[in-house]
Amino acid sequence: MRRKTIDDVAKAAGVAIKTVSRVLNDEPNVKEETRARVLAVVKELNYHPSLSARSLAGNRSYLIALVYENPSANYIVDVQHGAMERCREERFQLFVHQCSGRGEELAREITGLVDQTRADGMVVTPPLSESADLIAALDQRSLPFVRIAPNEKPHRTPYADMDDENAACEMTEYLISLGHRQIGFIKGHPEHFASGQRLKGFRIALQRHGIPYEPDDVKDGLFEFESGLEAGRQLLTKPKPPTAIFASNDDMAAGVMMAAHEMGIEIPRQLSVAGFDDTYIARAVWPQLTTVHQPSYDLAYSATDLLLQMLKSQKVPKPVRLGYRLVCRASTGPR
Amino acid sequence: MRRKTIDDVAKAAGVAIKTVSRVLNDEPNVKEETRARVLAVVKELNYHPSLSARSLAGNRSYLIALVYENPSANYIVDVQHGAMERCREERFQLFVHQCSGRGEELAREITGLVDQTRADGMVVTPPLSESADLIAALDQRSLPFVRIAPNEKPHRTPYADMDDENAACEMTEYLISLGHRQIGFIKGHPEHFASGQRLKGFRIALQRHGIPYEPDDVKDGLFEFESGLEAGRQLLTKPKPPTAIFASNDDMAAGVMMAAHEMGIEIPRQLSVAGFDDTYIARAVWPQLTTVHQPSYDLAYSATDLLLQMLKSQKVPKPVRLGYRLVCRASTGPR
DNA sequence: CTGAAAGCGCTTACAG
DNA sequence: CTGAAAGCGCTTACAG
Repeated sequence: MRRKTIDDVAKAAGVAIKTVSRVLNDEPNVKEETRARVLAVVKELNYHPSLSARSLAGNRSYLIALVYENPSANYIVDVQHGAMERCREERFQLFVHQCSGRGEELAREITGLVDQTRADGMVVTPPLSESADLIAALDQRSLPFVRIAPNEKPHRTPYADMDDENAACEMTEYLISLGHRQIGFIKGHPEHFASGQRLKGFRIALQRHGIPYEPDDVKDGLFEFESGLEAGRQLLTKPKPPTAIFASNDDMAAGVMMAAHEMGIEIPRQLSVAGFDDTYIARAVWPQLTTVHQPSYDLAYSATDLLLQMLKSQKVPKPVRLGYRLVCRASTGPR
Repeated sequence: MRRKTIDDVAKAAGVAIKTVSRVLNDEPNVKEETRARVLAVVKELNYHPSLSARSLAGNRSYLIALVYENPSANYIVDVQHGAMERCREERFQLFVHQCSGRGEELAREITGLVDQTRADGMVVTPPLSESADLIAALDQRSLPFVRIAPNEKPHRTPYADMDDENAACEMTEYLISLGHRQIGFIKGHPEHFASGQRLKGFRIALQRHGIPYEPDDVKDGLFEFESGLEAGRQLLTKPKPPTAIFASNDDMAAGVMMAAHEMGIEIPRQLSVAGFDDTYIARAVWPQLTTVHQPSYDLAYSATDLLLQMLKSQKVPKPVRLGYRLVCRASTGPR
């Protein structure tokens, strides 16, 4: 069975193909009656326009690329689904790409991707959204793109983010409200912008409550389970260990919990542990983790929405900031 | 800067566009010298053929759809990357789609997807690969597709899978070799084919070693953390609880571990726990989980390879069975 | 408000 | 081994 074409629809509706095209693309200047007739025929024939033909004739691909680099599976799946959903609503296609290179090689990789797919736009996730090389390459191609949680805010492109600093501050204040006065902190990956923000929020909360900042209670981390385990061991073997530990993400918080289990330290009776992100693992550790809910799905949905707005109007929409919320579970308790 | 077209290449190489096309598509009947010259020009001009034009003229989309339904993020990300990698090698594009419907609605959803994207083929992951409605719909469209870990083997299409039964049998024998004689088992989702296979392997191992099958030590599960927690609580509060528990996947094994932690049961001293899949969580629980490594990436890579073979040769390649391996970590020990 | 013509950048079918 | 012509199914640019 041959696929229906725009000609079939035009013939059946008794109009020119240009009119069908107008209806399908929501263009003005079609009599309401004509529009209804065409739409009826489209439905009856189960007609779907050919993406290839539209792309070729219209000189655009109706394709959006989502690029990322090795973040956690739980995070990226949420992001994918948020972006997909928004694309689907607009009959755009989403194409996901995991980057492998770094620096200039990364720029080449992305450039090649754009050349081959002819994507109309790109959604860039952290930490790629902080790569100067990548941003420069996209700028040079003048490809419309949008960033999720970027570091440098001012730019010709919009972005979607959340307030990492305030979120970390609130979580710290929650721990303080439980009576904790010596709180350990595990930093995120040094190349991620959010890492600095979260540390800043932590420090602000301490300062606000007159608690001195103790550098020895702050350890480096890489956003990965192992680094949390290692940092947790360091903190918990100190002569005077903290009574609470706030890790910059859930994976590292899970590592801290393992370190505590190893040493027979009870959570939350002897130690409170808090994370950040509210990914799947937060509910799959014992006890379940107190954490900050990061709206990954919504961030991606909103970012994709901004991109589609740009593509449609040629204007640059305003950036979007989304809310977070503290999720208090069983890993934290009174001192 | 205008994009390079096949005409630019043809002109620069002093040949007809048809010759350029032959070279780019690896068609025969081109003098080696001509081929080299064309290739040089392609490189020099940084020419990339337009997917839209190829698709429109060739009546194919060079697009493969990967469909799945809500499996764990860690699993699906591995699968995505395996399929992507193989597609990239062949200059095909991968388009991922998360299904939401079930039964006939699912069939409609997929049919609509195929109509809109014009995908040349489809990679179907479990449990969708077991949906009779879906398979029937694809058959009706005569769309080439390939299944990962399907239940019904004989079909016009090939598949890639692993030996779940033997893997589960081996893991059970490992527990037996540690001295365990009363082993609890948590079943997977009843609608997943692999669930039955894993239970079967468990039973075979018991039988082989003369251990009676005790229905009361076998609990239902849904492949989710919560169901593992619940089943674990049931098993561990029995008057005579098992000394080892084998959960049909890692998420449920993590649930069992939480149940044990709740009750102050030490792992592996008082209880051994084993999982299945070797996803990220297996290394993020304490103690780290003994499990079966399922080659998700390779399964997807191989399945996609089979599909591409089909598309090229119009023949149906043989199914592929991949190996697994036991990963012995710290959650299991001698009785 | 509507339509006829040209053309997007390739592949197919055919000729030599 | 190579090429000239037609055509894939749409949109753009223009005319009325």
